[in-house]
Amino acid sequence: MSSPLPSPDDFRLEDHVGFLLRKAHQRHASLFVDVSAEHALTPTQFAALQKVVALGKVTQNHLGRQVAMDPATIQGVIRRLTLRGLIVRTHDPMDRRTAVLAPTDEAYALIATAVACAQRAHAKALSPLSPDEQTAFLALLRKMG
Amino acid sequence: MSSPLPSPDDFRLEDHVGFLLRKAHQRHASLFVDVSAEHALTPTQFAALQKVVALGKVTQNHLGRQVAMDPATIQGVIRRLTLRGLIVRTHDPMDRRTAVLAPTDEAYALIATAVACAQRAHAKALSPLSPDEQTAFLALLRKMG
DNA sequence: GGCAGTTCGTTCGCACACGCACGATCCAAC
DNA sequence: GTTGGATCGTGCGTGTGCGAACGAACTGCC
Repeated sequence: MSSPLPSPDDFRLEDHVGFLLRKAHQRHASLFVDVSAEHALTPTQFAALQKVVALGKVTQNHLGRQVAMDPATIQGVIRRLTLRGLIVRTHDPMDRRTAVLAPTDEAYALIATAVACAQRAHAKALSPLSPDEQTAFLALLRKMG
Repeated sequence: MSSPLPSPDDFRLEDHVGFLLRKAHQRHASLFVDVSAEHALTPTQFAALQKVVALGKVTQNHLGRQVAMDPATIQGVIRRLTLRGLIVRTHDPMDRRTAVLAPTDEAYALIATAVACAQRAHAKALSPLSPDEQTAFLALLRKMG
């Protein structure tokens, strides 16, 4: 009888990774949006835009893989960034399937501010943890895959 | 000049909590759905249903607070669970604003299986970490708010 | 050259997630 | 009693996320 026979009765939702990850993710997203009023980018849009600026010229699906968004998702994100004039879409004559993305001047103008906001959100989200705990937490989170 | 002046150029998206939390959360959700083919509940639906079963009778908004979903979100989740016959909605004659939720017999029949699935997803999601790391990670995650 | 398999981006449908505004109801204080 | 503030659930709009199916284009192999 050493096995703890998992009765549904003593199941505690609050101890499950899924639940805790959902809450932590929601909390960060909320902090990010609060802090980012000046540029009005969502965390997702920021991730995509930052990567486009860093890479200079990317294919849409390739960008999606870099920022962990599937093709259906990245499509909408890019559409919204394009509508805001932060990204231009061109085509590679060598491969007529692909959409080649590049940042606009507006994107370059915005990105420094946006990075600063992202770092504030990052710090706020981690603020319940001590510096050592923050380091440990980030390491474990990276290890999670 | 000891401050590390955060240039956008050496910004690393992969080191940011928001990005890592989004990825970890996505990964868990994906594992959960894989493992839960038999009952076809999403992680969110499972969380809500489990709480309703545990509490027996709850108000819709109160349930939302227990499982970290805002009123607009819980509304859709409850609607889908009601359509599947897992939850019944009644009204409290004492407070005509509230919707009182209760689990059906089908919910009781389903919940044991669902809890087992959730525990498998939990274990799989944490499997990249050693047992000690898992404990530490959960503790830090709880501390995050 | 031609065919098979792959990759690229799109669309549709569904499920979360939240801000906002709204009508209905309740409660406290007067 | 009425009135002001809080709470309850709903509706709408927008954004993220993914499975599935699709046409178009590319690649390899024969």
